[in-house]
Amino acid sequence: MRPNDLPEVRALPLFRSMEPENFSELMNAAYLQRFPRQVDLIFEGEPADFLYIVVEGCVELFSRHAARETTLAMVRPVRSFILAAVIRDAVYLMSARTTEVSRLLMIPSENIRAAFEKDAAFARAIVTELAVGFRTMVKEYKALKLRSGTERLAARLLIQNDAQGATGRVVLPYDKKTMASLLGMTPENLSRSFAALKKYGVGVDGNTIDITDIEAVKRFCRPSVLIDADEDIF
Amino acid sequence: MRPNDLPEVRALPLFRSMEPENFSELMNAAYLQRFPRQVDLIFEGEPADFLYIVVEGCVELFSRHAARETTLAMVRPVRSFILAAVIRDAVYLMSARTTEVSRLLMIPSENIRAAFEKDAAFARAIVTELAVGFRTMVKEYKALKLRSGTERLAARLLIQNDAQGATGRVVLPYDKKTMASLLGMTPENLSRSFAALKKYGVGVDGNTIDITDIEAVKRFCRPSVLIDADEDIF
DNA sequence: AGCCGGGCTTGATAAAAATCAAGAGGATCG
DNA sequence: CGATCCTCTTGATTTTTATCAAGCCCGGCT
Repeated sequence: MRPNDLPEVRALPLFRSMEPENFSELMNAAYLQRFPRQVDLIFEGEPADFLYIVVEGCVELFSRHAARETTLAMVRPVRSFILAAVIRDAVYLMSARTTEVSRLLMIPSENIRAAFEKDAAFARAIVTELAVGFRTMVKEYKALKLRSGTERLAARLLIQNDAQGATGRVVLPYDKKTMASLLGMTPENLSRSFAALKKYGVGVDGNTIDITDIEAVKRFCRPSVLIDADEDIF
Repeated sequence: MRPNDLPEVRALPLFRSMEPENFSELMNAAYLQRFPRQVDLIFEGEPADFLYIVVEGCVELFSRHAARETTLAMVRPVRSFILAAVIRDAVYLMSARTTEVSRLLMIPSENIRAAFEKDAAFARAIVTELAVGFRTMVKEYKALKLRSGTERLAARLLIQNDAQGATGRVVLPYDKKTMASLLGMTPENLSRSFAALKKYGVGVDGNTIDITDIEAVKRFCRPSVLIDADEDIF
């Protein structure tokens, strides 16, 4: 583990308020590993041996069932994934693979659970992380049940627009195939959804999107903090 | 609060291992209240003032967005709901209403959070509850993205069958309108889905369902512990 | 340069789901 | 008892989404 990565991991909400000695202990048990792109990290159904933290790169969480596959989430630095499986000492519910060259911190599950028992501040942080994760999941679920594909796309564009400075110009963070799967549609329909948003002032050029009439897009997809807002983890 | 309800609440995984004095303190701050059926309990968007526990009856968690409404979960005794909002001191993401005459235990959020700080066993129980909730949500989300409506119905029938003693005869726990909303489809399509399952040996008579060929239904919907299994909370 | 191959789009068609409409059967209530 | 409401089902139709097929464009490679 490079010394300059440590502060970043330490700064994570999950670890920030841990006792220093407990944190070092955890880090001593951890591995920092480099992975090429498109490497399968975990398979759903396997026991949760490690908690993963994306230090650099990007990880896709996905699931397969009967010849179908869907992307459940994309994880960017610096965030952890599959905490719930580790805590429960259960089987992973999602598979994971890198989509770029990535560096991942892997902390053995037993060490996480031991630290959880020992360190009250860490336990609190885990509670927060899980509550946030749960609420994020509820929002995704609501979006899928309450909005059409095109509406989900529009809402996501508005979120990205805010995240990227509200300039009206958005650069898509993933390729369109991944976007489509994340939004619960086929790549073909993502194209058609973009085409359908043209009449609300949405222009597409490669992976940069221009939104000329934010209000029109809002009227179309009716963004709501009860579906769209990111949970503030702090 | 009736004295004979207390042991049941105390037996909940959430409260089971709490310190006795912390538990009594929590219960002293709590209200046990009777509600008629079809009473709105909470609205999504409101601050989370109480943690609710269904002592008797049944509560529907649902959400509305732009003229659409969907059922997110049904809560039966004895279980809590909206823990994540309470923990995060945030706004409810789901609305709730009784579907039967119900008795609900309402514990003020501040007391929950105070007990969480004070009682390590309670904190651990909350972590488990949240992790279970998260994983349950992930499964619902996966089911919606990876299966067709008819497949979701078939899978749910198999779960109910197991829960009701694996006799091949299932009594639906809710009316079909609610089942449809829970499964993410219209009541009309639920009817048609039942009709479509006839060729796999599924017979419908009112709210009792007979499954003559379990294996055929399994071949059709491919049940999986990674989507269908209930999380064991113990 | 020429030749793939992948990512994306577009069109045609099929499948899945929603909507609209009507009616049967049951429960409730005056 | 009849009137009415509600749930559920079924049929017809529309809308939405997926699938199949083809082609474009661009980047990488030989």
